[in-house]
Formats: sequence, structure tokens, C-alpha cells
Amino acid sequence: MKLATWNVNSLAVRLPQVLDWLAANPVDVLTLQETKLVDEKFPQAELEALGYAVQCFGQRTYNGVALLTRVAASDVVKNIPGFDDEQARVIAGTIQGLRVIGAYFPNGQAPDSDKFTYKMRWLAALRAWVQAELAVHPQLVLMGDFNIAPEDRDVYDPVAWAGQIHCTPQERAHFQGLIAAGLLDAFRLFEQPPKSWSWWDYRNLAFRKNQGLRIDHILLSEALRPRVQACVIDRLPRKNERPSDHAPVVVALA
DNA sequence: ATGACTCCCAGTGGGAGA
Repeated sequence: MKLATWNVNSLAVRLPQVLDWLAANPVDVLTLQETKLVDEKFPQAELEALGYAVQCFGQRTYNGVALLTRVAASDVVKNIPGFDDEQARVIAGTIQGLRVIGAYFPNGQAPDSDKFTYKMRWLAALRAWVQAELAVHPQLVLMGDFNIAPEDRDVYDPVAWAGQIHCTPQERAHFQGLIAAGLLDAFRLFEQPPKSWSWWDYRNLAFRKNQGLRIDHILLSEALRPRVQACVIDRLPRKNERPSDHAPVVVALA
């Protein structure tokens, strides 16, 4: 069983790439972030034609998430229960006994901004909800664009980024809180090349110079540890014409 | 370098992303 997450930065622009990628990588589950489409405009037919059941939770211009599954998902939840939020950031469902949560974590903009305060509130609510979900669903996957680089080795220039958004101690503490709740960073369960990133800025020839951050993650509950076989970042789509600035992350479970 | 690119909604510019 393979699961993947990809921030597509506008599904309207990236749909052909998503269809091509799924044809080449027929994963069982794909969560998307930054679809930027209201549900009425979601390309459901095109994805169903590829054999995927579609759950979407969108909004205009910003945010928007989706859950694509080969087997229809049940118990679908949109956003964090009990956390009042105008932004469409979370979609969850159960597939073959696996609780899958796809999330687009807030960016936070700058550590002294209102958006950072919102990011902290959102992270606290997410962690509390994930802990409750874990108690009910021991087999759980939390994946998406976390907008957090967990460690300095996840940053191309950790000195320049020290204390900056994605790298603040507060954000990293929240990431560690998810780990402490009983989740594993699937990518770090395996030997990986140094300088592995999931996002590269569009500016500055950043991809060509491999200047990026690892901010897209797949976290697995402890109960899934015996099943995990591999976790990779697929850089190929970043080489496309008009790429997303993020690359997909894929995990394989036995 | 307070930039650089891309997307969106706008409406021939500006906010947001990360």
C-alpha cells in the first residue's frame, strides 16, 4: 500500500501533472494541499476516470485540500473538530482500516505576525485532535504540508534561517509534540541522501542550486512501524514545465 | 537587497506563499 502527499499550488494549473504523476505512480492514497478550488470546480471526473474516489474540501484563491483514494474513504472529517476555522486545511478519512489525515498547516508568514499566532493556535488544536484520533484509530497517518522544517538538517542554510518562519523553536516544539504523541517521521526511518528537500523557492534558481526545505511530511503511528518499507521525496515533478514549488512525498506500507 | 517567481483576483497592481 502506498500513500502520498503533494502541495500542488493550484490544482487548476497542476491537474495535468497530477494525472500524469498518478498514472506513473498509482498510489492507494494521495492527499493534496493548496488546491485553491471551490468544490464545485474540483476536477472529480478526471480523477475518477483514473480510478480514484474523491473527497475535497476547498475554498477560493487560498488553501483547499483533497483526499484521493482507490477504495472509497469512510468517516470523512473536514477541518479540526471543535476548532472554528474559516480556512480549508484538513481532510481526513478511513481507508482499509487506516485513519488518514491530510493537512495544509498554516504558513505563519513571520514569527511576530497575527498569522503566526493563528499557526500556534491551529497547531495546538491539531495536536489535541490527533491525540484523540490515535486513541480511537491506532493505525493513523498524518501527512501534508506542515510548513515546519523539523531540524537544521532539513534546511539548506540553517544559519540564515535560524529563528525564521518554518524554523522557529515554537514551530519545532509543536512538531516534536506530534512525535511525542506517538508518531514517527517516516522519512527519517530510512537512510536518506543529505540535502533532501520537499520545497524549493521559485526564485533564485533555488531548485537548480538545490536550495530548499523539508517541510512536507508523512507521520505514522507507532502501530504502523512494522509495516513501513520506504519513504521518498519524488523530485521529478519539480523538473516539469510550470512545476509546483513542492514535490510529492511517498510512503510504502506492507 | 526590503529582490528575484508564481498564483490569484483583479483589472494594466498587489497580496500571499515559504
